[in-house]
Amino acid sequence: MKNQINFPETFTRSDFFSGIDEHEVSAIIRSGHQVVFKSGSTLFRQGMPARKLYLVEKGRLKLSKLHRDGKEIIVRYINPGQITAAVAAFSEKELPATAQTVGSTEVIEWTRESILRIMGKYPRLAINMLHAALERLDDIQNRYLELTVERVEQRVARALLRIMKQSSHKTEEGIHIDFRLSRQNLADYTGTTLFTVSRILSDWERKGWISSGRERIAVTDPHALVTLAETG
Amino acid sequence: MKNQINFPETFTRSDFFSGIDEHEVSAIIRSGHQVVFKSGSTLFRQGMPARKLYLVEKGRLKLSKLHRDGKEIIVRYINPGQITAAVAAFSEKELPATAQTVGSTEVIEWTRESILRIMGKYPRLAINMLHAALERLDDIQNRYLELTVERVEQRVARALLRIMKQSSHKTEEGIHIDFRLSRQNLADYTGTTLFTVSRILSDWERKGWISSGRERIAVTDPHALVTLAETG
DNA sequence: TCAGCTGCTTGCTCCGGCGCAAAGACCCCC
DNA sequence: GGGGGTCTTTGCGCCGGAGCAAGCAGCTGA
Repeated sequence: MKNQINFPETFTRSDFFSGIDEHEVSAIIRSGHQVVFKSGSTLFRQGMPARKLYLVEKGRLKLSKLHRDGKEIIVRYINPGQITAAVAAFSEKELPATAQTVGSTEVIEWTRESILRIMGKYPRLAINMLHAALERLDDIQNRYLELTVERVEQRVARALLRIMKQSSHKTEEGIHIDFRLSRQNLADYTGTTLFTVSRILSDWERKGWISSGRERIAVTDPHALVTLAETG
Repeated sequence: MKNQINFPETFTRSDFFSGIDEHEVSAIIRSGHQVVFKSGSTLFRQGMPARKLYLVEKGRLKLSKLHRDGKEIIVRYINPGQITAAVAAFSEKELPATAQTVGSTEVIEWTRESILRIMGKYPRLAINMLHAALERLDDIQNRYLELTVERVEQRVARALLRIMKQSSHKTEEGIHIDFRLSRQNLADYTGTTLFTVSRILSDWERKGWISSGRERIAVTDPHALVTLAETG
């Protein structure tokens, strides 16, 4: 049975290269192509055929979807260590979203041919991609649930905490979001409007929970936000 | 390089067993366990540890998520040929949703050990599961977009068309949904309330677009619904 | 350094759709 | 075949949050 492979008992880590030897990882990376994009670049656009798989090394991607009437939503942010456009592994697929860099960003890209070759050599990669896809499915399903049953303020609190967990650093001012995040961005991410987000943040600032400025947010009282997110 | 496998150039079909020889498929099926559930049975519950992977053969599953405040949403329906609880392949995971049968339903279930064994033998299965996960990701992301930018009536039209495409048959009355589908179900699926769905369906019935009764809907003018879904 | 662009704030108005209540329809089972 | 439970309809009132307008603030680049 020449196609047989022994997988370990379980898979627990979620990283793209989980379960693959370090020197093999570097071989895989060398089979891709490293590219640096400046802030605001578009890596791919919704509706275009998917040709490449991307792994973010530094920086961040904003994955957004456009509705026919022009309204935009943010599907998620792709942080270092995460992949996107996995659908490129399958032919004749359109990209479901648009990816733009937020801040200067380094990625590694692989063509479909490379992906198929390395997946053939390391079947574990398909497992890792499956794991990542299931995690995102869980994430968006939870947000879908929140969108239907929770109030806007609660969703904004959750969103800010989520982003804070993934991309922030402590300063004397509080926990600072690592990238430029406008009121409009938060609105697009939580399914509301710029005006409503602005009113909510102003209110929180008055209460001393956050400190913010133009495209900049620092959380000074995360506990207050957690309480709001949990109890409504 | 004993672990090397040659994958074909591309993967186009989405079925769980796509790309696997027929007699090997029957071996895989024999390694699982066939179970018949009567209508309304609960296969698994949100929050429980994931232990088994399910493939629906006949009937249908309703995947739902419960919010802490008691409100429920329908994530999706799982139709024949589709799998669910793929997360069972990974240890220490909680199930993100609850699955209940809608009508008498036959499934095949595999334990984690079986899944790992057959995925080791047929790496193509991981690819197929990845494909399925990416399709669902696309589906829920589209619905997430719709939920934020579209009106309720438009979303109900889309939902009804979606369900119609997957599970309906023609009768002299129109295109009949194959299973019991209440106003409440449609509300849970579209992120609105029983009352609003009832008002919308009454309106459509007056216009002659549908014909409906208790837990029963038949579409008599699909084109009208498509127009509504497309143009808002 | 200042102009201009882009993002942010806030008052006001309006409305889609939620929630309740009460009655009606339908189905199933005893 | 009738009673009870469940699903559905519809009137009414209310309100969260969308949308608009007008002005303000802060960054950036020439």
